[in-house]
Parts: sequence; structure tokens; C-alpha cells
Amino acid sequence: MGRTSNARQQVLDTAARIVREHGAAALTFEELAAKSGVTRGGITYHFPTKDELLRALVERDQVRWSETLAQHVAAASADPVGPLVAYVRTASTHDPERRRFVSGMLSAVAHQPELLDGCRALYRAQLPDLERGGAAAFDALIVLLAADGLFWMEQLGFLDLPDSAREELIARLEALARATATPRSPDSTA
Amino acid sequence: MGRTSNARQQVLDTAARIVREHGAAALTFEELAAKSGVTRGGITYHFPTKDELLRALVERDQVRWSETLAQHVAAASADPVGPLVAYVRTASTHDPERRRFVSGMLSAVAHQPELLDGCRALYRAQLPDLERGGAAAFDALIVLLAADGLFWMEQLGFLDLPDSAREELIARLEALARATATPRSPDSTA
DNA sequence: ATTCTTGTACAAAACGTTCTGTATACCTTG
DNA sequence: CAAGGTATACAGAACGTTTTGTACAAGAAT
Repeated sequence: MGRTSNARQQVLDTAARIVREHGAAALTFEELAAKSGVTRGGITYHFPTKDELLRALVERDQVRWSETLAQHVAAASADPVGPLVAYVRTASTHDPERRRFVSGMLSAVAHQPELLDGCRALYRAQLPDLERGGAAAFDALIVLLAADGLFWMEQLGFLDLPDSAREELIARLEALARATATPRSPDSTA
Repeated sequence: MGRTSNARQQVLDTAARIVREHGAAALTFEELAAKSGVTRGGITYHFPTKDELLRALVERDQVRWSETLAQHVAAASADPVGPLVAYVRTASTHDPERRRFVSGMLSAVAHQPELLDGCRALYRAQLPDLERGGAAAFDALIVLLAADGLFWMEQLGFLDLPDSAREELIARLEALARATATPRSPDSTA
């Protein structure tokens, strides 16, 4: 309870690594036991069934995302378009664990797509926050989608921008995010 | 008995459906035989190994994407930012087969992530086309990423916009795509 | 000395692959 | 053109391995 079982975390980390490196199909209890240092018995104790393992993996991704988002939201709370800027920052956060992030979602989509329902709900729940009506709402959605695109294209290994270009891109994205809150700019294509 | 093998197409269609509905883990030869009408022997004939089946699935997605893109490029060739607009239209093409599209990629990422290398190369190859240098290049990239985001969020079932909102969003995206080619517009937030 | 955690052994099912069989289209050759 | 052979397209069963889930014993912690 105090510390949520060392072995459990170890298993989850290893599972994420396996999924990331060899795909969700390679995520078997045997491989997990071999690479995590925990034997099958230990694994079975913490995750009696594979379903629960997957559920834990997805929840882990979800929690991490929410925590990162909450951090950025708190840090940019003074900002009028705080949520959107925070979202951009969350999607583009480039820490060493970044690639580990979606392994839960990817294994879920491979084994039981319905496990993503929680993530879907979470994603949709935040959409109304961005819609203020009018053309600005669509610009906000575009910024959001661009952040998502950046996130997934990087996660899937499709995009790998040099750091400088990446930073400039994010800066531009954030600028656009801010611009959605100031519709009195000379731009009005509607 | 098919000209270019009717059964082969049938198998591939069914495989895509299975992946889409139940995840890539459910894509087994047995399920495939049960749901495609082709027996295991027949399947084995066309796809001696699962690797080849996956390869065919990925290639299929790739070919479809390329063909759709080529169509839109041809249709918008007169446009100065033809490629980008065409890309937006490709990513947002909403035909009945849309959801079938990435099943190959999803099963690849589940079974053998390296099968995506071809797609990755294809994706990166088009990036330089959009980069004209300067701030406009980043705006173009943002539009591209937004299109990708729309595509994947819809594919993964995270986003499901009402038709009207969807059309307006795409229109705005296309407008932004065109704007990247005319940087002398009154909008210059850089 | 319970309770919590990990290790070992095993049963049943599922999976990919291989093998053999069959029917039909195509091509050759006399 | 007719006979014979070959390649193609598909069917069905079988094999050996892998994987999941379960049962139970052993060790650590409190």
C-alpha cells in the first residue's frame, strides 16, 4: 500500500518496453517473466489475468497523461487559453519516457479495443472546453488536432524532427493556441 | 475462381474487418477461415506465413492512401499549394471504407512494428515538399499535423464530429493550407 | 503465525505451420 | 483437336509449440 509493490511497477515497465520494442503481440507472460526479473507466479499474483494487465497498462498511460496535463494546466492557469496551451505542451512533452507512453493504448487496441473507451471519454470530455463558438473554436480544434498529430506521428515513429525545428514548431503552435483567445486580430476569414 | 484471385481479396477484406472490430490479436488463421469463407488451406496458399499476410495488409493500406492522395493531387494540381490541400483532403476523405484504412498499420504495429518502415519512409518523403523555408513552412507542417491528427483521432474512435462541424473544420483547414502559400496576407503573427 | 508475496509444475486450449489431397485452368505436343 | 501433363487455387487434417490460466508449495513480512 505504502509503496505500490515494487514488482508490480517492474512488471508494468517491462510490459511497456516489450510492447514498444516488439509490438503488443510479443507481450506474453513468459517474455514478461524473462525480462522483468519477476517469475510467472509473481506476475500472476499481481495480474491474475491478461485482461487485468492490459487494463493496468491503459490506466497507467491515462493517469500519466492526466497528471502531465494537470501540471501544465496549473502552470498556465493565468493564461486566458490556458487549457489549450497546456494541451499543446502535454502532447509535445519530450521526456525520456515519452515513447513509453502509448504502449498501453497500443496493446489495448491490439487485444481489446473497447479498453480504450475510457481514453475516448476523457478525450471527448475536454473538447467542449475548447469550443467557444464561432470561427475561433475551429482554430482551437485545429491546434488541438495538430498537437495530437505531432504526438501520434512521433509515437508511431513517423516523425522525428530535429530539436530546433521541433521547438520552433511547438512555439508556433502555442502562439496559435493563444491567438484563438484574441479574435480581434486582423485575421477573420469567416 | 478468380481472375486475380477472388479469395485473396476476400481474405484481406475479412482480415481488415477482424482487426478493426476485435483488434489485431484476434487476427488468427482460424478466425480468418471462419469469417472469410475461405478455408485454412486456401488462406495458407495465398499467405504461407502470417508475416506475408501482415505485409499484404500494410501494403494494401499504403497503396490505398497513395492512390487517394494521387487523385487529390491531380484534382488540385492548378493550386499553388496543391500538395498540402490534397493531403488535407486525403486525410479527411470520409468514405465508407475509411475505418478499414489503418487496420493494416495497426496489426503491423501489434505484430511486427518494423513493417511500418515503408509507411514511415513514405511519410517523411513528402515532408520536404511542404517545407518552403521560413515561418510558412511551420504553418504548413501544422496543417499537415492537424490533418494527421484528425485522421488518427477518427481512426482510433477518439473523435466523432457531426458532419456539419466536420465539413467546416476541413474547410478551415484547407483555407489554412492555401494561406501557407500566400504569406503576404494581413496575417503575420510571427 | 497469519498474511502477503513469489516460485514451480501442470492442464487445456490456441496458434502457426506443414503435409496431403482435389479440382480446375493452361499449355504443350503429336 | 485431343490427350497428357503441369501449374494454379483451394480444402482439410495433423503436428508441435506457445500461451494462458490454475493449483500448490515455499519464502518473507508484520
